[in-house]
Order: sequence, then structure tokens, then C-alpha cells
Amino acid sequence: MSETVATIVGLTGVIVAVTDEVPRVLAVRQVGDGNGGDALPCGPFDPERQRTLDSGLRRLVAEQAGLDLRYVEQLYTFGDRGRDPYERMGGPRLLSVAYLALTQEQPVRGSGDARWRDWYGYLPWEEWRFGRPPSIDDPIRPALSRWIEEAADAAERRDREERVGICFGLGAAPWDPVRTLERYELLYEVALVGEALRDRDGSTATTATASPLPGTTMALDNRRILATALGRLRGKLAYRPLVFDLLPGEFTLFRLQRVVEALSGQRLHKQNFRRTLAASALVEPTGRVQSEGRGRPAELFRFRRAVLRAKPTAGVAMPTLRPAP
Amino acid sequence: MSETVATIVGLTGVIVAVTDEVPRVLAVRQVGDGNGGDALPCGPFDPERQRTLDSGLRRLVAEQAGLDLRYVEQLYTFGDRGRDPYERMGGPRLLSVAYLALTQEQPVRGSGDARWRDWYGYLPWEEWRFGRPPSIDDPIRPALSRWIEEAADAAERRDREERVGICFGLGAAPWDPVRTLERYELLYEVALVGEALRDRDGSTATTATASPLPGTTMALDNRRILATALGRLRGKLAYRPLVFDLLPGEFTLFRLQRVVEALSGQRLHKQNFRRTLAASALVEPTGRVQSEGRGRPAELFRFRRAVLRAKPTAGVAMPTLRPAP
DNA sequence: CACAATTATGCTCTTCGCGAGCATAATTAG
DNA sequence: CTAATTATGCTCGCGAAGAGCATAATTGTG
Repeated sequence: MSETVATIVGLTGVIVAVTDEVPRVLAVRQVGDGNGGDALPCGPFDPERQRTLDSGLRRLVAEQAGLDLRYVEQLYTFGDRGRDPYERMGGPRLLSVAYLALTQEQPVRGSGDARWRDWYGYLPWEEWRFGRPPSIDDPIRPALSRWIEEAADAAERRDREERVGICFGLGAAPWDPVRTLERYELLYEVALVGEALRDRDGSTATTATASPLPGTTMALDNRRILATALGRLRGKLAYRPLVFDLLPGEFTLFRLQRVVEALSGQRLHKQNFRRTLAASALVEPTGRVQSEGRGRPAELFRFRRAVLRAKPTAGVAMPTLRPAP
Repeated sequence: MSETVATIVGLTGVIVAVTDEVPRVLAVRQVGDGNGGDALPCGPFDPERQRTLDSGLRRLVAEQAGLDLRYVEQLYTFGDRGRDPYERMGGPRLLSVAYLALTQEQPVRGSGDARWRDWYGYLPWEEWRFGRPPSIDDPIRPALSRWIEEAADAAERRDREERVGICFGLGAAPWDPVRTLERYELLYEVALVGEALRDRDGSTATTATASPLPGTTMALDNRRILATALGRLRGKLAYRPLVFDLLPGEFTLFRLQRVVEALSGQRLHKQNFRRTLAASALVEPTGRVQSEGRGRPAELFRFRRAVLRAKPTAGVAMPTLRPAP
């Protein structure tokens, strides 16, 4: 029960919106560290003003970007030693309670310099909508192969092979959109992300790569938090009606599908998507139609809240699709 | 960036084991509060000694109960104002990072007075293996009905009905074993758990109930943490091979089923459970058999790690069963 | 020893979710 | 009018899962 002052508690938010079929997260220019990279909106947890962690996060985002959030969910609390460079210089330990929040994209109004950024700009290997991400074939796969070769013994080699196979769907297992965190952590371990080099201080590239490291580097372990958030969101889409917090009150089924595709990072089978949706009774037609340029106008739908009463798991299905030939 | 000292960070663990088909959690006699109730093992987070939150939790449990844990997973961070009685008397805000941990039941060796307790002793309404829990019909259902009646207007009434229906499967929705937290929070709101009365200080029973309140009261919001853990565990059983961390290296399929049933709180269809398990290639026969008293001896199996390489989601199926007539 | 009770295990029947693809309807651009 | 484009309906087939019957291998008892 010693007065352990050497811990600072902070709140960090992954604020998500989808526009133009691009999933975006709110990012601020990093202030402290001098490298000018991106960072997630964050701030100290203030027990005086904040009744709950959730409300603290809401207030934080309201102040920094003038946004109101439609959905807020606690993600994870990060507290590993050394995640904060200040700590390595003798500062206090930083504990960050990370949150996932959803909203419609709205202009940023706050005092800070918060901007909407393409989520996949930070995690490009997660984007499979336009085919296999190039970064997987070029820097990632060969580096992982080398890493497997460098194993000390046969057992470690087998473990590494297994891990690579599971994470990137290179073995028997298919690509699993939810394993975002496992992938990021593997890439970090293999020093395929800038943070790994930075955190090793020397900045010595253990893994010599011809191509640049994939994805934009972020402050602290913020990219790990982004990966955590993406995995959580992808996983929950299928059994909780979260998408509707990213959409306006009325929307076409196609737009709904596009948002789901944007988040899951893969294309979905259109007819099956609609059939499953109809069967789930998750949406209901408003009776109005929307004509978007060419083609037959689409019917407008709205989220049907009443469905929560009847179904235990109410989420959108993700009918997978073979990769385009 | 003011030196906010008014926050204390603690670690709390839900340590789970299953023996004799009873799911148990580790509980200590509460020291401080005088009411002598049960509490979860917990301790301050010490940034000097603990490199990560996970290892901190492991160390804590090792010290308090002499247990080594086979699986550790962060659950949630609790930080609401007023969850700690000391805080209400002007003390610092208590932030608790809660963990779920699995192990085989082993004798408690530690310095503390930790004991294994029946999980359902704290959450009796979650136990459906022996039919509908009596507490649902007696104190819970009538109290919830009254609560619905007390709604201020029609809209609130509808909301309450919907919530009750979803939580307890009383409406169109079936009982969902995973919604443990929602249920606990509803019961708390309706003052059907002792903590609600205690936290309102006056201890005035708003909800007059003939029967005693269901489940053993715990310190702070520890029962909320228990409910969170149970829900998480139930949800993960189906897609992660967690059960095997509760079982010895070799086990019969029936024992495996019994453990899953104990945790999910419901009976499973035996033949289908085995068929699904066989199809999943999650276990492999050891070639040996075990004769347990009467009846045909059962074959012994072991967990087949290699399955992780091939399948993205490797968990035990939960073939539901109609309630016994 | 024969038989009942008990537990393990194999197999079938049926329904339903879902991947896949064909066909048709309703628009707009030229 | 026609082609292109998008929306939408329907079917086929496979495999997973709910439900239940049948059989095998034990133990304990009359």
C-alpha cells in the first residue's frame, strides 16, 4: 500500500468513421517526441472531473476534436514497461486505457490538430479489398521466411512456421481478418514496423529489407492499439449491430455492405449479404428510394431496433468471397 | 499534466478452476471493510517490480495463493467513481485492471486465506444445468415485473421490457449464456443484489422481496467483475481452445464435456458434442482407456496443438439441448 | 451366470445456413 | 433504342448442427 506515485494513467481513443468506403481514424500530430509522427488522441485520466472512464474518453474527444461519439467501448489497458520513451529516461510508468469509439465522419472542430486518416495507412497489410496487399509479398513474406530460417533449433523453427502460417494465412489456415493484433505483434517482433527499430534505440535494422517498412509509424505503441481496435471491431461486426453507428439513419443496402467491407478489409458476396440481412430482420425498408447516378435506384433502409428483442446475436453476416481471379 | 496523485492502480484476478463439475473461483476473506464478505484476490500495481500487467497478475496470485496460472487474459479496467468505499470518504480513486486466469484446481498454498469457491454461489441465476434456477422465478422475475410497471411513461416501459426480455430470455429471445454482465447490471439497477443496497448507503431495500437476494455479496464491484469474467469465458469457449487449460493432459471426452457444461451453465447434447469435436480435430486419442466406476470405460484423449495451424477458430462446439421436460 | 443398469460410441434423418451463380428488373448515359 | 450499370429475386448443392435410435462394453446384483 506504499504511495506508488510512479504511475500515470491516461486515456487513448481509437475514433472510427467510414466515408467514401474508406475507414478512417482520428489522429493528431505528435507533440512531444520531436519525430512529428501521428498519434492517437489521448489525455490524462482526471479522477476529479471524470466520473467514469467512458465519460472521460467522451469528454477528451469532445475537447480535442469537437466530436460526439455514438458508440464507446473499452478496448484494453496497456501498461508494459518501456512503452513510453519518457519512462525509459526515468519518468513514471504510463498506463493507458484504450477505447474504441464509432461515429459518423464529421468535420473536426476542436482546439487540437486532429485529422481523419485512412486506417489502412497504418496497417496496409490488413486491406484485402483490392486483392492481396503488395506489402505482404514484398517486404513481409521474405522477411518472415528469413526469420523462420534464423530459428535456433527445429522446435523453434516449427513454432515460427506455425505462427506465420496462422497470422498471415500462408499455411493451411486461411487469412483471418480478426487476427490483426497477432499480425502486428509478429511484425513488431520481426522488426518489420518502424516502432520496433525505434524502440531498440539503436535504430539498427536487424531485418534488412529492400522495400520500405509497410505502414506509417506512430507514437508509442499507438499502432498496436490501432491493431487491437481493428480486430475487436471486425470480430464484433458479426454479432453486434455496430455498423449502424457509422451510418446515417437511412442508407442503401449497398452502402451498408461497403462499410462492412471497408472495416473487414475484404469483399463480400452481394446477393448472400442481402439475403442474410433480410433473414436477420436487422433492417427495414423506409419505402423511399435513392438514385445514385447511374443504375437502378436503391431502396433506403433503416436499422430496426426491435430486432434486439428477438435475437441474441444481431450482427451483419460476412459472406466470404473467393479472391477475384 | 498536473501531478494527479489521486489515483491508485490495482490488479484484480478472477482465477478459475473446475473440479467435480463445479466451476470455482479463488476468493479471499475481505480484510478492510469489516463486513467479512468475500473478495477477489487483488493488490496494488507496482511499476517498479512489474514489467507488464500480465506478469504482475501472475506474481500477485503466486504470492497470495501459491498458484501458477496456465492462461491469463486481461478482462476490463474498472474505474467508476465511488466503487471504492474509501474513495467516498475522501480517499483516492481506485482503478482496477481485472484479469481472467485459468488453471487446474490445486491446493492453495499461499500466505493469504484464499479459498476455492463455487462460482455460481455468487451468480446463482447463471446456473441452468439442473433446470431453471429457482431464484429467477422467485425473487428476480416478480421484482423485474414490478420494475417494469414502475416505468415513468410508455417509452421507458417498453425499454425496460425489452431489456428484461433480452437479459433473462423472458421475451422472444432465448436465454443467452454470454449476457452475464448485462444481467448482473440489470439486477444491480433493480437492487436485486446486495451490493446495490450497500452502495446506496442507507441499505434501504427499495425492492421489497420476500425471498433473500440471490447470490453471495462481494466486496466493491467484485461480483460485477465475476460476471464480466464468466461472460468472456463463455464467449471464448466456442472459438478458442481455453478449456484445455482447465483439464489435465489426458481426459475423457465426457469429462471435457462436463467442464464445458459447468462453465456454460447448460447441458449439451452428448453425441453431437462428440461428433463436432471429432470433426474439429481438436483432440486425439492417446490409445489408453479409463475405467471410472460403472459403465463402459472411456477412451482417453489429449489436446492436439497442431490444430491451431489449420483452423482459424478452434473451440469446442456447444450443441444446445432442449430443457429437460 | 444372466440380467439390469450405466456409460461409451456409431450412425441416420432432417433442417438450415451459406457459398456460388443464374436470371430478371429498373435505371441512366449515349 | 441500346448498352452499361446497379438492384433484386431465386435456385442448387454442400456441410454443419439439432434430434434421436441403435449398439457396444463395462459393473453390480439376484
